[in-house]
Amino acid sequence: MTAVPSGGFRAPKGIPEYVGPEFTTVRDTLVREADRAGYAHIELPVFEETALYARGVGESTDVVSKEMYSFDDRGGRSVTLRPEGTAGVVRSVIEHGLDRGGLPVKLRYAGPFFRYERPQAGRFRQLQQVGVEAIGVDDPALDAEVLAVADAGFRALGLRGYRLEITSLGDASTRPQYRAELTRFLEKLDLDEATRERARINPLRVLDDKRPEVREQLTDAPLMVDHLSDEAAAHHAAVKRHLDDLGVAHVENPWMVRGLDYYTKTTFEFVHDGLGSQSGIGGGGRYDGLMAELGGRPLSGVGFGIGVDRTLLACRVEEAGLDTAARVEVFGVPLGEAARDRLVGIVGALRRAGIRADLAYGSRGLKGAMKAADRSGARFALVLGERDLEAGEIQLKDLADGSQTAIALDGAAAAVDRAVHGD
RNA sequence: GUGGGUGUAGCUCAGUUGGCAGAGCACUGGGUUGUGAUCCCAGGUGUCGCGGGUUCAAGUCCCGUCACUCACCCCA
Repeated sequence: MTAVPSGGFRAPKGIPEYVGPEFTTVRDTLVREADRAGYAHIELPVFEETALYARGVGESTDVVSKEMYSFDDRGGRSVTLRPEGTAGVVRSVIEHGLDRGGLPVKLRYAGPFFRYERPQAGRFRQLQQVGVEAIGVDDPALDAEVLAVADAGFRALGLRGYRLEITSLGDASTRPQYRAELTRFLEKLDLDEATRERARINPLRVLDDKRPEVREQLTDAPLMVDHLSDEAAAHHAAVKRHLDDLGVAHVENPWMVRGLDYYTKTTFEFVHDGLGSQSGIGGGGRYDGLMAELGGRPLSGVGFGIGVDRTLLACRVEEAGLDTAARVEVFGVPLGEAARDRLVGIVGALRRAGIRADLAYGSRGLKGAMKAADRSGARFALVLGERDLEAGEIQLKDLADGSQTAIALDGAAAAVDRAVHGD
C-alpha cells in the first residue's frame, strides 16, 4: 500500500472505499432482482443492543464471541455495530408487528456490516451486503424463490463462474441425535487442540475444515442429510425440485455448514472459484427458531446475504457487469470568458432537461478542454468561441465520429436534446 | 488470533558486490493562440513506510515497529 506522510490520515484498517460507479452498479443490480420479486425496502439501525446478536446469532459463533464491534454508549448501554442483517430484520418485524399482516413478510436491505476480523482478499471489517428475508411461511417454494433472486442478481451482472451449493441442516426433531453421533465420530479422530475445541462448541463446524489432513478423516463422517426427519427431507427434496423448475443450477454439498447458529433445514452458499480463499459471494438459509428466540411468534423465515464487495471482485475477475457508463452525455468546451459564461447557462438548461452535462472549468486551452471532453465519456462536445458568439452559433461535435455541425445559439439546449436522443 | 510475503513518484514496478533517485503509464503545457482519442517535444512533486543500528557512505545490510498482502481460522 502507499506510504502516508507522517501526520496523514488514512481510513481505518480493513475498511474499503469505493470510487466511481462500479460499487453502486453491483449493489443496485442485486437489489433490483429482490424488488422484482416483491421484497420491500427496510432501512435498519447500523447498531443494536448487544444482546440481540448474542441471542439471535448465537453465543457459540465466532461472529459473536470474537468479532463484534461492541461498546458502551454514553448511557452505559452495550451496543454493537451490526455484524449481519437477519437478527435486526427479525427484531424489527417483531417490534412493529409486521407479521400480523399478510404472510410472508418480504423485506430486502442493503448497507454496511461490521466484523472485527483480520483483513484479507475479500474480507473486510466493514463489509457491504444486500440481503432479503421472507418471514412467516414455511414453504419450500419460498426457499427456492430466495435462491432464485440471488441467482438472478449474479446473472444480471453477467457472472457465470459461480455455483450454488445447497444442503439441509435438518430441524429440531433430529438434529440433537445427529449431533451426538457426529461428536462420537469426531472424538475418535486425530485432531489438534484448536479443532477439538471447535468440535466441543459446535461439531458441525468441523465438517467444512479446508485442511486436506482433516478432510481425509471426514470422508466417512455421518452427514446431516442422512439423518433428516421425514418432514425436513421432504422439504429439502421440494426445494431442489423447485430450483430445477426455475432453472437455477445447484449442487448438493452435505459437508457445508453455516457459522450462524440460527439456520435450520435449507442452507446454501454461492461459491466463486476466482476469488482465492474468501470464495463465498453469498449465503443463507432457513431459520425456524429465530423469531421465537427473539420474543416473537414461532414463525419460520428464509433469507440470504450477498457480499457486495466479493461480488464486485468476482465481476472484476470475470470482467463482467461493469461497463463503465459515461459520466456525462454532453461536455462544454468554452474559448474565453464570454463563451464560458454563456455555456454555463446552456449546461444548466441541459441538466434541467434531464441530460447529464459538464463543462471545462478553469482557464484550460482548447486542446486541454477537448481532452477533458474526451475523458468525460460524453458523446457530444459543445464548442463555443468568440467567432461563434458573433455568428450566433455553437458547434456541436460528435466525439464518436468527429463530425461537427453549427447550430443556433438560441434554443441550443433543445437542439442538443434532440441530438442526444437521436434526432 | 496463528503463519508466510511485500513496503521506492498518483498507478505498476526496476534499482547490480552498499557509491548521484529511475522507467513505463497517468497528469500538465507546447508542437497546432478553433478541436479530443494517434504522433513528437518539454515538465516532477519521492521524509525510498516509520524509528534505531552498522558503515567514510544505506533504497540496498541488521534490529524493532507500523501498514499492506496471502494463507489458516471465520464468513459475505
